[in-house]
Amino acid sequence: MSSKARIIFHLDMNSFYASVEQAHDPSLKGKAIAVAGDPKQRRGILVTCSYEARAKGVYTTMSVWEAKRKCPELILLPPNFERYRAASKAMFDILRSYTPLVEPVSIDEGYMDVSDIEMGQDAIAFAESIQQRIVRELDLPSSIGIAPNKFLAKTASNMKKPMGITVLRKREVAEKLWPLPVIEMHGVGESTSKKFSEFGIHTIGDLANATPNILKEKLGKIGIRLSERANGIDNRAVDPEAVFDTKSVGNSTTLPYDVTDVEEIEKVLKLLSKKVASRLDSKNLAGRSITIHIRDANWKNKTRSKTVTNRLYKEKEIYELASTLFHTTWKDEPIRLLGVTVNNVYDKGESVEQLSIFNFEQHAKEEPILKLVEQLQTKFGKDTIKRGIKVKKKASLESKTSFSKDFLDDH
DNA sequence: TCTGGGGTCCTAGGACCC
DNA sequence: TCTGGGGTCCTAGGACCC
Repeated sequence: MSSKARIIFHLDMNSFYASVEQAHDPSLKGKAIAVAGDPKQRRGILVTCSYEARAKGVYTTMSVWEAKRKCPELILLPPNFERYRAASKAMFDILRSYTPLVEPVSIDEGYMDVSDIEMGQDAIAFAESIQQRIVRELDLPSSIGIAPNKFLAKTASNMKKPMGITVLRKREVAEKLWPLPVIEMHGVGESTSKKFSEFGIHTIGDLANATPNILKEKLGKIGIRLSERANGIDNRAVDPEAVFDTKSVGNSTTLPYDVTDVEEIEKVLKLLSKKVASRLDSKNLAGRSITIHIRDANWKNKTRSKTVTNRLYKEKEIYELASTLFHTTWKDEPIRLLGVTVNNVYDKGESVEQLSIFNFEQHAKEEPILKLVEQLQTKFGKDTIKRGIKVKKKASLESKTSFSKDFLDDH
């Protein structure tokens, strides 16, 4: 299986939100600026900051209070997500003008598979022309990593900022990656690196040369995967469709102070449910389950979830479930954060027919089906009728699958 | 330095089925 | 009455990323 080596670009916008603000208001250029939440709402952390601010020891996730202390002239801006989304779309449109094989990863970064592009020049010059075009048309800086796979491209784009272009070949992995501390690796955080150090893995090289069986035993699937990456192996394809594959939609908020008042909590749950419902609606999504998230004053997190038979997208239903879940677990402790998420979401589609089948259990509660169910249960036992319902549910899912397949074929 | 808000993926145990 | 192994779904929690 010796297919042609791939050429993958990873493009990463440099301090994206801050750069968008500077492009929007050029008088901010060359100054220490940061985008941050409202400090009075105790959401005072920096979301991004300019390189000028970084030079003063300011960094992302630092509290506003601390940042101001380090850099008194720091200009603070409230986030303007609409502006960032617009800039992001324009950036991805530029990337897609070269190839449809563009996979957005987040608002400010994405992969391109450029293996089949006739560059008429080398890959570095090609990357440079993309980078320059983003500067010319959007006035925004970026870094590009060039490599034979996603992991190496991502690692490469991180090596030179701002406005870097870095090639990372597989044969350079031992020389350039292995000496680095293992926590530098994408996918390794504080917790995993601590675990690693317990059995003598400190550098990426240590990881690359560790026995796979031991990694599997200590870290499961993740251990194996990280070991492959440390050896420069990553076969994941660039998937332009991945971005449409939403799995959950949620909203959460840190409260202005730790709350114990039920009415206040209900108000927040209602507001969060409303936001979630409206976002589901704008994406035409519905979900099968709901999760609430509670964080107490000591940062202890609790989640409670429930899977339901009917499709979940209405504000009222989301709120009622959220509220019920909340009260099954809350014991009067002060609350710092509340969150509501709808999971297992899928495209709502349009078929009314499917809805009625999917809601079979719901309908079964009503007359006269209830009577029928009771009769069948006394006759054949509880399990029989349960199984009957399950078969029906499966059938509806299959018809849903074939529906979406046809839909794809037609377009 | 007391630490936002949006997500994804993985694990582990229990229920239930075949 | 005691016994097995494989599979899926659900729930709670944790790690990680931007």
